[in-house]
Amino acid sequence: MAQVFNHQEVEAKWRDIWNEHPVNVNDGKKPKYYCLDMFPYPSGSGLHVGHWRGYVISDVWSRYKMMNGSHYVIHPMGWDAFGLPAENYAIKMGIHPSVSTKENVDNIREQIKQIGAVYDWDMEVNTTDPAFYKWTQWIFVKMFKKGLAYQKEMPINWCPSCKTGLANEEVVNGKCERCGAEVTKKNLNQWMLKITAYADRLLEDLDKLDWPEKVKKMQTEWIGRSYGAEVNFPIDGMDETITVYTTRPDTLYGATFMVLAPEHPLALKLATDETRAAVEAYIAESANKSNVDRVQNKEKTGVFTGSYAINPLSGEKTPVWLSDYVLSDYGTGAIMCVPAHDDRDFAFAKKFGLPIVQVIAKDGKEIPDMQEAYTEAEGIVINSGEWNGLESSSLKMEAPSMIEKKGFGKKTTNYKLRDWVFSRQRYWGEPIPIVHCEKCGPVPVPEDQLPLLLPDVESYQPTGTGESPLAAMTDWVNTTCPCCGAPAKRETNTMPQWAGSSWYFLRYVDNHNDKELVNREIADKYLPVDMYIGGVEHAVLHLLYSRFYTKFLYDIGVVDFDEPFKKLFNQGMINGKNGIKMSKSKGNVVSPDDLVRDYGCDSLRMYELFVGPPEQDAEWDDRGIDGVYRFISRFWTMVLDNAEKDVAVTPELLKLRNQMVHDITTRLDGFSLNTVISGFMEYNNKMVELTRAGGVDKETLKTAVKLLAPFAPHVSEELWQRLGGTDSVFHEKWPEADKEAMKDDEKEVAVQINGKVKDRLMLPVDIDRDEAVARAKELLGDRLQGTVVKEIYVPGRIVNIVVKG
RNA sequence: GCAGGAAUGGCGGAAUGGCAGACGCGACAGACUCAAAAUCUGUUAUCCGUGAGGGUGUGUGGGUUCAAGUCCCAUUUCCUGCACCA
Repeated sequence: MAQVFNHQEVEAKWRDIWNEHPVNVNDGKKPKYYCLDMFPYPSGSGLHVGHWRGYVISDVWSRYKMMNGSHYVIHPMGWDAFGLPAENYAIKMGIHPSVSTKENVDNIREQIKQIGAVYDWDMEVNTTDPAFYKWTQWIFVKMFKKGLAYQKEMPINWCPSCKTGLANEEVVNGKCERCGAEVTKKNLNQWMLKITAYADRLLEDLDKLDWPEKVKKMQTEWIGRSYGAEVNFPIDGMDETITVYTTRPDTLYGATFMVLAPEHPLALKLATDETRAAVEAYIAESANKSNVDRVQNKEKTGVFTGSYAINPLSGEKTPVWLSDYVLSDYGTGAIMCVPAHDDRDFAFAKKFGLPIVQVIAKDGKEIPDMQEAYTEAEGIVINSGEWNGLESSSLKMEAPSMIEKKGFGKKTTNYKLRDWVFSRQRYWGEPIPIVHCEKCGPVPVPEDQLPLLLPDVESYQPTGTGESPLAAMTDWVNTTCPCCGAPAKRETNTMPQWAGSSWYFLRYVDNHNDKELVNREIADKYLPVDMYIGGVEHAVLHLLYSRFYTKFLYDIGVVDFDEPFKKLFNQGMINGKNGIKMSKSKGNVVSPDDLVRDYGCDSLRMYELFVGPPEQDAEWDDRGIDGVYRFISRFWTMVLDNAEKDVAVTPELLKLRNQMVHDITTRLDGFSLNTVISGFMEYNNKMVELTRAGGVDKETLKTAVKLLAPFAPHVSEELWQRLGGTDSVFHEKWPEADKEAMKDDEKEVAVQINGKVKDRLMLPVDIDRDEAVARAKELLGDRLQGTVVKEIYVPGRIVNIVVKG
């Protein structure tokens, strides 16, 4: 009599054995496979079932890779532990963020261990560890020395609730990505990283990545490269020129007015005595508008400067206006307006009664009374002097060089991507390793003096003034210049949370090295990441920053590759009832702890996958876990019942075994993990049936256990052992399907008349077409009426007789 | 506004153009039990019919095809991303 399945016993036993004898060992000969999770932020609320899902997916994949191809799998875990939540919690509770962070890390590490994953805890990293952030600072110093880190005083995105500056990427719909507060502008002297210097490479190298198209597209749009021309418009009666950027130089003759951003340096200068008051008022009004007002209120506003610019091609005088629909930090902050062929210019022209001149014919014609802009670059050029008659789409391509030749402009490329605002006015982050000296300017802390430790402060309370809490630490701030020795002050801003996460994946493989970020030989051997698994919410933030860092480290010779993550998989989110995101405040967080206790880790692992396609969001429902628990129990009983019987293999069993291997492997390779689980259930149902009929042979049982191992590792190890295995099941080779043995001799074929199923028929798979049709007709008999016009036979599937009358 | 994606039983979901609803949850019935739980067996898209059987069905309307959840056109709703980038 087989033993009753007891998940607690089995799982406890194998946890101990694996601790003693890890299954994923590096013998130095096996090929490596680096399977990485996006490392978690150790928050105080711990893990919920949604976090589990990603970790289960990556563990299943890691274990599969161990068996299939016998890889040594690099599967590490670490902590992205600097940042605001820890700091805010510390302020609230009056404890140091390093204390609460350590507690949270210890707590979540235990929770992660419940997953039963093959994480190599010797590789663990923590971004707040000085031995780690030494290298985060070192990268900054290297960037500074290459001119990629620079200071700039400019109006930046400011979150009034987090009391810190934000990068463009951290502003979502005009709101703070983290807390949702409306972002305002603040003039601050900031450290910037010149990510724009890498714009072309970041864009073009997307081609070599095996990433979801969606993410590549988001990055492409975020970088936002466009081709066009800069054109110079002299100001009538003034020794000034307005340079505009346009992607549509083919419409240059249609430019009937100009618009400058209110922040444009010439804005006030162009005002005349009559317009000065209105211009000043408009500039002041725009300065006070929040991002959200500017973006969401699309009703055009503007003011005429009183000056005119001269169209360099037509010689026409065009009025110059100010309007906040022109962005000061894109292109030149000034545009030529072609209302006939641009929606926004059209709206502006209509509102302020400015002329509209059509320069591209639509369907070969001029539109008599334009009601909306014609924005396609398709058509013959009209009203454009010597350009008349040209095809506008080809003129669009040629115009930039024509303009360049004529000497009033040049060909240009523009990007939506902006440099990265890198300083934060908060405490819990890496100090920026710079010393400000009156004589030498900003001087990096010498590399051999890194890490520059984050000092303890009395208050981490954000000041809100644009100064970091570190500024109050005069002992720490006052230092000497590493260059000339004169008294100097330390930079008091810290780095954003993204700094450590931009390169942590390089450190796992050599995490104790205090001489180098990563040893080059080790890096060459184990990097880059082969598979990266995490949520899609980092599509542009973390994933763009990491690519930038990696390219920089490649350029300075630290690593030999310029893309960090070869393949990316975004798992869907798990939500609470009615698709509501799980959160502590909503009270709908489902903790894995109780489920692990009641059903076992293996059941929860399988259920996490069974809830739906891994890339799709899913609504959590506890009840479904019963289904996988029942499956595991039944599988357990089935295997042990048969194990005692010593059943001889039959062609039928051989077929089942090979079909199972083929089905499971195909689905697993296609990352269709939910149907892998249903596949196991189906094959188990068949084997349970066969157990009653005569039994299942040992080799088939062993094969099933091997296939199940990545999904339910504890149960599989136990069953493997009971089937006579002496070593871990994970040291077995992944089974291969014998294509011949899995073939059916006969298949059930549907017999249709005019596409409607009338009956079914067992037919040999190699039957002749005519014979199959004849057998079908014979079966149909009287039911077949009228004239047969067509006979279709799809082997193994269908016979369709098409009749008429 | 623009760009992507999605829409299938009571629920989660499955279907290389070839028998829609695999697998699971739930529900119902039965077995076991003093009883319940657990377990096991069976039924479970829907309408008509006692039955055999027949009709209808993958958001909506059209089309291609012997055959459409799947391809094409139009349309609605929902989700995601971007949002004055000239």
